[in-house]
Formats: sequence, C-alpha cells, structure tokens
Amino acid sequence: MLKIGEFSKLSHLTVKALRFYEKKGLLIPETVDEWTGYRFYETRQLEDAAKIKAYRQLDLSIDEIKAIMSGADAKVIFAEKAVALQSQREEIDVRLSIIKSILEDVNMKYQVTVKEIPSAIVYYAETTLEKYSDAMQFIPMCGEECRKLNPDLKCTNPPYEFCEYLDGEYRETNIRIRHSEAVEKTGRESELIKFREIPVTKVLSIFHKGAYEQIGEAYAFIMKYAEDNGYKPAGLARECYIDGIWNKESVDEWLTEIQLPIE
Amino acid sequence: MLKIGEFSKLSHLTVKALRFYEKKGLLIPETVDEWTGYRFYETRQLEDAAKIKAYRQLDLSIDEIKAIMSGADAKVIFAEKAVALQSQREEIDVRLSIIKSILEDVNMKYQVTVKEIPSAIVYYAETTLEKYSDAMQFIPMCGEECRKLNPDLKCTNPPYEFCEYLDGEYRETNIRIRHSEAVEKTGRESELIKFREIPVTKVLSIFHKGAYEQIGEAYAFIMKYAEDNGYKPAGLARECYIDGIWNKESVDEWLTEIQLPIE
DNA sequence: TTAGAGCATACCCTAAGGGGAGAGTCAATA
DNA sequence: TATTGACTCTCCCCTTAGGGTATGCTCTAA
Repeated sequence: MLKIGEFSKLSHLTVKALRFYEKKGLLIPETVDEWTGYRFYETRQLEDAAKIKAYRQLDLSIDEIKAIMSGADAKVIFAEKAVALQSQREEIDVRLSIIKSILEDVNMKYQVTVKEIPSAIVYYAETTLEKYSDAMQFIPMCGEECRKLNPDLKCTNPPYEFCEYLDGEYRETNIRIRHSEAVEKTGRESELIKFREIPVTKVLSIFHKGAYEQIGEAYAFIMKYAEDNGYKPAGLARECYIDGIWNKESVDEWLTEIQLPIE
Repeated sequence: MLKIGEFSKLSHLTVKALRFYEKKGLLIPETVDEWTGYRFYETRQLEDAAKIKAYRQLDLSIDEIKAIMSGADAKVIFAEKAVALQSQREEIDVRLSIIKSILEDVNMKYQVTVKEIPSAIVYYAETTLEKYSDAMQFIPMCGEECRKLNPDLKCTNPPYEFCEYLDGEYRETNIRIRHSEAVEKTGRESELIKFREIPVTKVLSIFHKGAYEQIGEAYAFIMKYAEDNGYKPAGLARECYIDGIWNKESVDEWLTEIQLPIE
C-alpha cells in the first residue's frame, strides 16, 4: 500500500496528475481511506501507470487511453492516431516552408492567407476590352443592365464583386474578361448578363494596395507562392474590388484582393 | 464603415475572433458607437486582418503577432518559430515511429516510457555471482553490512534499489554485478560498501511482471526499442526490484522495472 | 506534545476562441 | 407607425491536461 507521494515517485507521474486521472476514471487508487480521504495504491498499479505514461507520451488523449484500457481495439486507435499525426506533420511542413520563404524574401510586402469562399449566386458578363482602363466603364454598365432586367434584385451585403482574366497570358490589349457580382438570387438573363452559382472555393488570398499599375507584382507573387508551397491552382484568379475610385479619392487607399482558387 | 458581420465576411474571420482580437488589443475597430457599443471597421483594416489571419495560419500566438504588428523584428520571431516547428516535427516523427512499431508488433506486452530519474545518493557493492540466484543472498547481505557500518542511515522512501550487470555480455555463471540502494546521505564505507551520487538520468523504462527467468525478453525488447526509435544507450541498464519474494508470495505478482539510461 | 512533512479539497489559471442566454439595435415591411 | 427578423451587444461557461496556491487535516518522528 503506497501513499500518493510514494506512488508518484515510483511511477514518475505527478501527484496532481494522479488525482486528475482518478477524477477522470483512468487510474483509481486501490483503496481510499474512508475517514481521511487518503489514496492508497498497490505496486501492481505501477504497470497501469506506466501504460498511461507511455500512451500520454504518444499524445493520446485521456479518453483514448481510457478506451484502450477498458478493452477497446488498440490497433484502431493507434491507426487513427497515426493518421492524425501524419497530417499534423504535413501541416507543420507547410508552415515551415512558408516561414522559410518569408525569411528568405527580403520584401514581405504581401501576406498570403488560405480562405474558404462560401458559395454564392452571381450575375456575370464577358467582354473584350481594348485596354484595362475600359473596365471602369464596362463594370458599372453591367450593373445597370442587370438592374434594368431585374429591378428588385439585390446585391449581397457586403458586396462580392470580381473580375477574371480569361486569356491565359498577359495582354496589353484585347483583354478578355469576365465580371461577376454576387446577388441574392437568380433573375432574368440577357445577351450580356447571365447567372450562375459559384461553389464553395478554397483560395489563396492577398491584398493589393494602391493603383492598378503594380497589380502584376501581386499576381506574380501569389503564383510563385503557390508553386513554392505546393498549392495547385484550380481555376482563374479573381480580382476583387474593395476600395477604388468610386469611394476613395486617394489612389493610395485603393484596395484590391486577389483570390487564387486552389486544390 | 463596416459592421462587424460585414467585416467578418470580408476578412473571413469569425465575429467571435474579431471581438477576441479587440479584447487582446490586436485589432481595434476604427470606431465604436458610444451608445450602442457597435463596432465599426474600415476596409483599410482588411490588410491588418489578412496579416493576422496569415500569421495565425503559421501558428504564431496572439502575443507574437502583436509584437510583430507593433514593430518588433519579425525575422527573429519567425526564426524562433521555425525552430519550434522543427522540434515539434521531430517529436511527431518519434511518435509515429513508435506507433508504427506498436502496430507491427503483434505482442504489445511491454510499454516503454521515457522518464527522468532524479539524482540520489546510493551505497553500492560489487561482486561476482556464481549463479543468478545467489543474488538473493548477496543483496540482503549488503543491506546488513551497510546498516552495521551506519546504524542511523536510512533508505529513501519509497526505496530505490537496483542491480547493474557489469559484464558486457550475457553469462550463465561468473556474473559481475553491482547492487545499489538509495539512502538519505553518505556514510562510512568499507571494503565492500561504497557511496556515490548518481546524477539525474533520462531513461527508457519498462516493467517486467513475473519470475526472473523471462527477464531476458524484456532486455531484448528495450534494446531493440531504443535502436528502432533512435535512442542512444548511455550507460548500464538498471534492474529495479519493486515486488519480489520478500513481499509477495505468488511469483506472478513479482514486479521488476528495467531502466535503460539514454542520451 | 509539537513541528514539519504529506495529504485533502477547492478555487483559479492556461490559448484561442466556440456556444449560448438575454437584451438592445437596425432596417425593411405591413 | 408598429412589428418582425436579422444583427449586435455583454456576460458566462466550456474545451485539454493538468499547474499553482490557499486553507485545513493527518501522520510521523523527535
């Protein structure tokens, strides 16, 4: 019969942990003095204690250990744990690779995040622009046309509006673009305006601040980032307009998000 | 001016997280309505939100992010984080290798744990045994001799008593052993009895239940385990007697721990 | 008999939010 | 104008695996 302190020294589990394990029903002292509440353990229980300690060192949770100790199939639990550990390992690898690229890169101008974009209904319109700045006429025009077709149709709040560049390559002229904007439901279509539902999408996202002249850098950055860190592009990048000439006077305050679908 | 829900959708941070970040002083809404308490954010703050989200995805803590955002040297923090992640990775690798060996091994008879043995003062005595069972005379004899030399010297509670086999190899006869037992302080020595302090030691530990005939299996197991999982033995294994003929009648209840110093 | 060590319970703490209750606010509709 | 439903607020409890501390009881040796 060992008092808790003695058992603690033999098992190399702290007294706190032993009391905690009792509370969780994992390792119950052989007897408990009815009057004083003193816990008494048997040397025999050192084996269970060792098991518990070994399993904790493998990072099994108390509940998992309890399951194993009460006869559950240990193989299954270990196999599950191995899978979980493996995916933890992969996550860590991704983080390490990102940190490494941050440390190497002198300019940490862009921060990349992974996001999940919920599904949405959008109206969209495609066209070919002679030059980029023509988008500034085209986009409001789409909005007007859509409102004309569907006077009661409302955009989402907050708005979600983006352009995709349909040419595979960079062009200075004759640029094919598709403009989309999220709305509450589908509506009447026209030659120009169509509706579709975009599915839930995982994206890499960065924000670009300032004028559009340097936005090419942002594209280059996110593409390189995806390649360096093992993300596979799964669609056209979306250029989302958050702040621009329509609400901010100073060009420095313009804000654009670039979302690159992945997986 | 965006309400918290709108900002949440744009930043892909939950409302809960945004309120939490405000509480922690990480991301303060641009204005807070004095009467209603409503938080209002600016689109400009999306950049900070993206940064925070990116850093959280790298598993930086709130405090680390706060340090970076308020101008601390990000390189240092990232470098530290990289080191931490690397060691996490190594831990996971060890666990995976152990789980793999458990899954492969049909007999999960032994559970190995890593322990830290605190330092202790021991008396010790060496001898050559003709056969193993002679230890049953030798060990109590050491105890008596020590008590004769040092009548007031007490053993630790709980006791810590072990044998080391000094021959590098397994022998059936002429076995050189050293027996040690932890005591409270040093004392008078004799030809047979010496004192020394054993330092803090990291060990692999397993428990062997039952008679000593099969204890060889346990040694084989722990040695293979050490090799398989990259632990380097750093000394002689200690055979610690917990339960035996002196306090348990049934052989099945005898309990011995084997501790293999590592690193 | 008394001091000191050991043991008991009980409460609070961790990191990063999640979940929910109860109450106030806002905007659109009847 | 009144109401309804969607948002928002604060406050409190919950998560893991125990650690720290306070207060009081018990045991053991001098």
